[in-house]
Amino acid sequence: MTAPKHFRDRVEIASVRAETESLDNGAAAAAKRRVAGRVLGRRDMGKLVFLDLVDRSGRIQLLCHTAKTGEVDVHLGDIVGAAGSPSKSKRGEPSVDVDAIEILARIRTPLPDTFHGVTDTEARYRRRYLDLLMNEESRRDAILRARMVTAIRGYLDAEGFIEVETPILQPRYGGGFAEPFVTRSNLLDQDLYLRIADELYLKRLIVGGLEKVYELSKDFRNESYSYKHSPEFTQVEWYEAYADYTDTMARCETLVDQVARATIGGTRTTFRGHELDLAKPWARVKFVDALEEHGVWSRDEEELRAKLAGAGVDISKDRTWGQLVDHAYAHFVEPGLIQPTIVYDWPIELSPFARTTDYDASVVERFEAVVAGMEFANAFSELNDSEEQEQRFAAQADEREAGDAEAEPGDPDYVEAMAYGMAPNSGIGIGIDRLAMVLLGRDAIRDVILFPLLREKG
RNA sequence: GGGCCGGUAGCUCAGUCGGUAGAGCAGGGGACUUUUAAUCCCAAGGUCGCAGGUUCGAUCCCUGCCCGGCCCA
Repeated sequence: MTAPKHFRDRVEIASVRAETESLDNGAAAAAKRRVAGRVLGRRDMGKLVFLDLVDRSGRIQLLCHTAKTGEVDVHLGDIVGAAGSPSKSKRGEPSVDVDAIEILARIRTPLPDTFHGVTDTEARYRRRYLDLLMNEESRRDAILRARMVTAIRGYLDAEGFIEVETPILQPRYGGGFAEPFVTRSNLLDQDLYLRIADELYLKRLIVGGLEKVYELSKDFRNESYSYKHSPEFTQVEWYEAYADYTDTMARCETLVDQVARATIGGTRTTFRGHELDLAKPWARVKFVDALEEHGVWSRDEEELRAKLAGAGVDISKDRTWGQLVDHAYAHFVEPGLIQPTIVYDWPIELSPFARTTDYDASVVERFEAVVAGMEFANAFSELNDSEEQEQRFAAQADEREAGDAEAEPGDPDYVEAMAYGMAPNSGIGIGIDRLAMVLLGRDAIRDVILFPLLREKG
């Protein structure tokens, strides 16, 4: 006998469960319902067999009287379909009083311990399917992440943004400070890079007149894992013509506020031991003021070096003023920003794509959004003057020369595009994985990535 | 990259002052008409991460390596 190829007209278990609510203990409704899912519990009384059936929506008990159903040849982990009436057991457990049950897919490898599930971290990452099928919390997280992404799309679509797709394989990489993955095209006989950001292509679309664009993208950075870093991660980036970074601040707050409500029903969450409230508006602090507060701000490289060394920071690997100030920010400021905070107006050295402020040519209109000491968004008033962009790339080349391997490599083709005229615009990148971590209260980025990259098991 | 912790049955874990290992659940066989981590009986299940070393003897002690976690850089 071959296994069935379909089981039609099924309803979700949660809806059948709801139907049982008004029933008395031991009673069954007249209605007939079809449910399907995986058997994760079996209590065999001989002529009466209790099964626990689980689908994406929930769990319900199946009452199988063998007089009606025949022998219940069902093992833990089998995928079955059952037809019967919503009912309550004598003890009041929501159930389906089964008329007929059929095996839709047989389990061949025994299920893990149905009480403890799979708890070994490595096993959960390597065999996520087991984690998902055993652990309701893992299923919930996967579903909520999807709901979060849907809410992000919904917001941007409703605001008139166009979702676009730009290259993952790029002849040049750029738009962030990171080491790329390098690959090779046989056709072109040249090296290609997996994108580290979408920025430069999306802004070409601003030149092209698409005005408001966004992309939900997998980006790749050839670096090690941490609780907030994954070599393969997801961002949403958007760019909006005729807007500056203050407009983008407001959008970022609004989007996160709305997305949180759509995903977890509110703006409060617990993440890494912190009680957080993502409701807008968020705190704002100027980059320079924040560093000054900790006594680690100076425009002079040697003075800054001395201040950091005096504060006990290991600055032996910092070759440039830019690296020093970045280190100072990461060490003294970022970890202390717990509630959502917008850190704005950054040094020009750290921001080759942002326009300068009106009050200081060495400071640019850039902000990062931080929560629980973790950056989750980065935005600018985008530089739209091709000649200035060329100079910024040159300055980055100097940084690179001075020993900063992650400095922007430059992109003449992008400069050429900008020379055709780019509307003033502002853009942002928001870390989807990090936002998911915060909303779901998961402490590690690997807990919100279904199949995190791991070393091959030896 | 550094420090600490871990890897024993399919899963969750125990254990061996160094003498070739146990439990619960799952899987196999059987009993049971209201259970819900059901219960009861029977049988079975292992390269103790890998490789060396010490030893009469190593899963246990030592060294190296592999894989993972946490913290730090």
